[in-house]
Amino acid sequence: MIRDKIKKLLKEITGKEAKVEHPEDTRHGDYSTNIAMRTGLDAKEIVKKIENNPMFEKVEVAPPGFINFWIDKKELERLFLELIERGPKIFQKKPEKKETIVIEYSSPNIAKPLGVHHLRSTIIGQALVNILRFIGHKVVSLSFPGDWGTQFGFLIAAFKRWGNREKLRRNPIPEMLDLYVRFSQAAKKDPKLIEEGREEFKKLEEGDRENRKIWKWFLEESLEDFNQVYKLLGVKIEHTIGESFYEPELKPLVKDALKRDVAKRGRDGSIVIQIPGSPTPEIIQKSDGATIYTTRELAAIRHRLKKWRATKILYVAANQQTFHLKQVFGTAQRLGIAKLEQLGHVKFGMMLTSGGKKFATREGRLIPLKEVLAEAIQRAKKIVDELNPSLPEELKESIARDVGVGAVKFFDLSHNRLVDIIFDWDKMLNLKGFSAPYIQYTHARLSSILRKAKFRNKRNPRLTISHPLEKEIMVVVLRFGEIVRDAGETYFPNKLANYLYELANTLNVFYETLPVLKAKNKERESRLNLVFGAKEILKTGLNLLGISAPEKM
RNA sequence: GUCCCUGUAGCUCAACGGAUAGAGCACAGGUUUCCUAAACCUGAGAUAUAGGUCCGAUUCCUAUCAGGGACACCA
Repeated sequence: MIRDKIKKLLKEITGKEAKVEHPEDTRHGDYSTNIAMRTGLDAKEIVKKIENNPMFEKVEVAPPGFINFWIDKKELERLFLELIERGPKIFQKKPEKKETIVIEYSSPNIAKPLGVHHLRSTIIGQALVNILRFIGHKVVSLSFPGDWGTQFGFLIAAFKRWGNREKLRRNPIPEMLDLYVRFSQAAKKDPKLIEEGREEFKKLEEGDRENRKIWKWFLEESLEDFNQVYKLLGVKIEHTIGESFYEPELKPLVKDALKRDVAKRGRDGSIVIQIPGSPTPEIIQKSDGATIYTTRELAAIRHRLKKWRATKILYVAANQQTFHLKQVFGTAQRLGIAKLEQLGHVKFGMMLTSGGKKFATREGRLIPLKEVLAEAIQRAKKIVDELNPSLPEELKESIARDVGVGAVKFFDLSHNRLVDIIFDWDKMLNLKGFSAPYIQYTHARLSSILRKAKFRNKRNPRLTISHPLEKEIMVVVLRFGEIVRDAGETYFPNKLANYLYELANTLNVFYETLPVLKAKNKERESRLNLVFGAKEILKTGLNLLGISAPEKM
């Protein structure tokens, strides 16, 4: 795209890799570079070699040494026409190095509802899946639910003590959660319960029929519940492979590690691995002989790399997991399962309660995602009813779903993923300003204009710039490719979210200022084409974030 | 104690080592005989502190302070 062309040009002239950016202030051109200041080269000399290039309308040196580029109108028109004719796929350039990336995200725990604290991994993960695919990588989307481990012993013990089959059948998730919470609280007073729980897990691992049956039942109910939420969220996870899947591989894995002398048996019977560069060894088998989460993760890494011939595995997981994942990665390397550079942690900050506290199941401060989405949809519905009462009920409901769910997702995706975000109903369900509905609304307005014009994407579209705002839109729209690439390469979907807002904002000013349908001849045709191209980009961008773009709202 | 993330306007957040630090919400005011006012325009308002590196620091480094999190038989 344009930025790449400028980079290439500068490389030819200076022999150096240039940083080319789009300045916020339009007076500094469409693109600019600081290469002269960084390399100590003479900016004027560089400009001399570029200024006659037909790609630019103007190239100037600005103090303290920036080189600013104004793209030629003809060049913009040409590129924009290409977008109109061939669609957003013109931005899908082949990556320099094509990767096969397994992305693990969402990964909820069985027997608990999907809560708002799962939102981040699910939403960010899905957005990254979409974006990385768009920029040309092969992506395998995967969830690794917590369907195994001592917690299941606790749950089974609780079920055997207090469980009621009928109640659980009617209302599975809340009942399971209730059992879990009750058990944790009781165990605080009576530590013997912990022992009982461990015992039940041990039995489960050894294949006890009753425990297996209970486990399987809980598992199925949970997955069913997750799928409902995923469907509503528009999240498509190709593979759900839980921890339990790796159970048969664990003992051999441990045995092999011992045989190769990578792992050592401690005096208490636990089996540990020393990690180079880490003071903390990693346990891969507990002293009671039971396996542990880490072991299952190691088996999972091995399996994924082999099954999909993956070059990389990304974990979209909270910042809290940093230490743990670092340990797992180190262990995997030590065992020769994977290279360190193949394993990446895409970390994100926490979702905190309005009091700045952590969401935790045990204290019962958990807000089910279902409730959040239901509330969002309801709020959106109220607004559609007010603003567009004449639309058919079914359409209004569908708009409310797109807008409500979109708002929740955008709230998350518009944040730099590293910061902690405070859960706030009003902010999260914001339906105006810097939000999904604002962008969706812009898309709907553009759609409406095209509808009224009976616009059809013709074979030889024509386009002439006659107003600065038109040029601005073209420059912004044509930046789409580089933005998506940046967002994908750095794993920061908020870069795309910010961009879409900027584009929508520019478009709002455009159609407030310039008539489209009432414009004459060439101008009308140009503007319709402009609207069409911009609409395609808004839609594509929203979809990459996993947000729908309704035609009307 | 060690390690990870964060500290920007009243609130919630942007900013790729660059140019006059951008938005949204809230607040004050304005725009509708004109393609959807979920919009547009105007106004006021901010880089935790102290050093350092650099032509240039919100950004990098060091220290301090503040918030969140993690530190082997939970996941």
